[in-house]
Amino acid sequence: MLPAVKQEIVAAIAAALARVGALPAGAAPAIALERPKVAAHGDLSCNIAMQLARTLKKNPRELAAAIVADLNAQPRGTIDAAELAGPGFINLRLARAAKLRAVTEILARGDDFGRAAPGSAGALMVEFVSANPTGPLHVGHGRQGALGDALAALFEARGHAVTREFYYNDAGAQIANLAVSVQARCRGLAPGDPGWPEAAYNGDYIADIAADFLARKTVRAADIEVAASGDADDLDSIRRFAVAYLRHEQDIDLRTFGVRFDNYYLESSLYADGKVEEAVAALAAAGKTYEEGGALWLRSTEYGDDKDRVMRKSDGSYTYFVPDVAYHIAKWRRGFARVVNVQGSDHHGTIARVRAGLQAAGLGVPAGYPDYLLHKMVTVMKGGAEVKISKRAGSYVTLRDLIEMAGGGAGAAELARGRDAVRFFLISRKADTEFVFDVDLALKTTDENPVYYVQYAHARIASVLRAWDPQWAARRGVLGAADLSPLAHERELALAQALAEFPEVVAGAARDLAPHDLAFYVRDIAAAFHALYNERELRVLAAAEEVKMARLALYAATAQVVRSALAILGVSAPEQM
RNA sequence: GCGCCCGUAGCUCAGUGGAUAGAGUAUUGGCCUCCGAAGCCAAGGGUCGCGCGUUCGACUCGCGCCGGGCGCGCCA
Repeated sequence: MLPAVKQEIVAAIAAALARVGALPAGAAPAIALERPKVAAHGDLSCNIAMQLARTLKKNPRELAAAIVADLNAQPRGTIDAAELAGPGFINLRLARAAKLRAVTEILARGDDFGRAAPGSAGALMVEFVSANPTGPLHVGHGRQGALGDALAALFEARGHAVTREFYYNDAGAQIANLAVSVQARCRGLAPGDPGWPEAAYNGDYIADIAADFLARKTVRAADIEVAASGDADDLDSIRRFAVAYLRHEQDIDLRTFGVRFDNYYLESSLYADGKVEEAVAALAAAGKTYEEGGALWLRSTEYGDDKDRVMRKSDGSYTYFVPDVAYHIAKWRRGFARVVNVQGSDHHGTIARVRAGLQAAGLGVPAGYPDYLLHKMVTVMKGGAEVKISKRAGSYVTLRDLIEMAGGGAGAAELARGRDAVRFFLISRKADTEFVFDVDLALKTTDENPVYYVQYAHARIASVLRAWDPQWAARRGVLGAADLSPLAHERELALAQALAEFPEVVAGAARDLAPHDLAFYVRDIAAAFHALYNERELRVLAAAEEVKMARLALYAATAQVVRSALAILGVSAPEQM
């Protein structure tokens, strides 16, 4: 229900508690309201009597009976009736006007409905995808892109100024590996040949990079431009070219997927700017390091880690987690009091390490910093068998493949359709459950993707509104002023009540780092709409004028909520399909 | 072996400690002279992995098992 309606009801119950002498001294009770699963149990249910019975040492049913009697003795307002049920539930029926209030508010606030004022909450960063530039983005990155972008949009809806950031590990051993792989291809070698590097990446795309490098092409990524020297002996040039090439490829796929980043942060810059050395110095100055076996260690066990960690290897280079700590110190210093990192659950072991490093540095970073949203990997099934995701073997389904397959082609319209289907599908699962993505099924039955069910509801509404007035968008004010009292059918009231929950759903999904809640919610809205639409007696255009206007208002409000929810999920809301 | 996560309908998955555990899909049967049938209505389908606890009340919380995933590098 609308926050305003909820406040009124909670206040009414609190007043009733006071009148029947059920308020315990001191602590104010938290009055929780929930929606019963069974319609016969009313619109709302409150278990406060059972909660209080314990501390008051009273019979919960008797207490509830007193509260019910008191509520029913009050003048009719938001609450139409109260009744006692079960072991002490207080079931409430809402006045029709209270159920319909959301429709008016939605039409008045438009895109702002359910959203907090921009800037009303603090600056926040969501870091996600952060794929190594050693190959194309795969399905797992797609899950992360869909999750991270939706999460960022949820925070924006809650009033945060959100920075979407992509961290590039462009300085480690895997990059050296990439360079060696491309170099081998430049020399005409292929996987399996004598002299082919042991740990090389075997995918065909490596050969493509080599060909462009030898052809002295120039590649451009988000903020860099690299010209190939064409010299197969120049490993440094190969490395820079290959990284830029793959960043470029990833950029294209991300754009196709509708995911944009505000900032790309390069691991190499942490070395160049001296931030890695700074972090090491801070840890050493705090007395949290020691030398052993020619290596420098961090006493991370003092901060909950399983074992102490090597920071600087005996060969003088740093382990990956040192720049990681330096990076998070930089995030904190950049003013992000809250950071959420979206990562695959295979990296969960690093969480304790990074947090320990931040604590040990003694810079005043809070203990739980940063937050993590971990997700399980996607198992891709193709032809009845699992496709193992392996960059080295080069055998995996890329994000781009998936978008093209789901959309039925590589044209702009097909890509847009594929993007909607894949994003909605990937967001429709709780992050920490694994799920099986059957490529053949996605290819064969694209129309069964729930996204079309939701989009279809939006297109249907638009169709009716167009039939009413081709210029309907300009007449939203008329609909917003409509008298809603003709809306009395059970399905109409159910839909209106579901629409009223949008602000709470957004707030809950942001709080719980659970974008899938919003996907399920908007599906439910579409279901409530389709059910109503199919009731012959609820047809709109043929109804009497007052009835027609009230129903059009409900339709327009439904379209608004569907559009707002899909926008957060990064999915389009077409007016025609 | 230790740590984290998961186990719910044939399959894919929802389920802030509440009442009779839900949806999609698949199967079966209905609904277009009427605003978009990419839709609606209905039926069948369950030992919520197993056991013991906490609670007025457990799919939900705790402990122990069983099964699966991931992590336990001077790799990232």
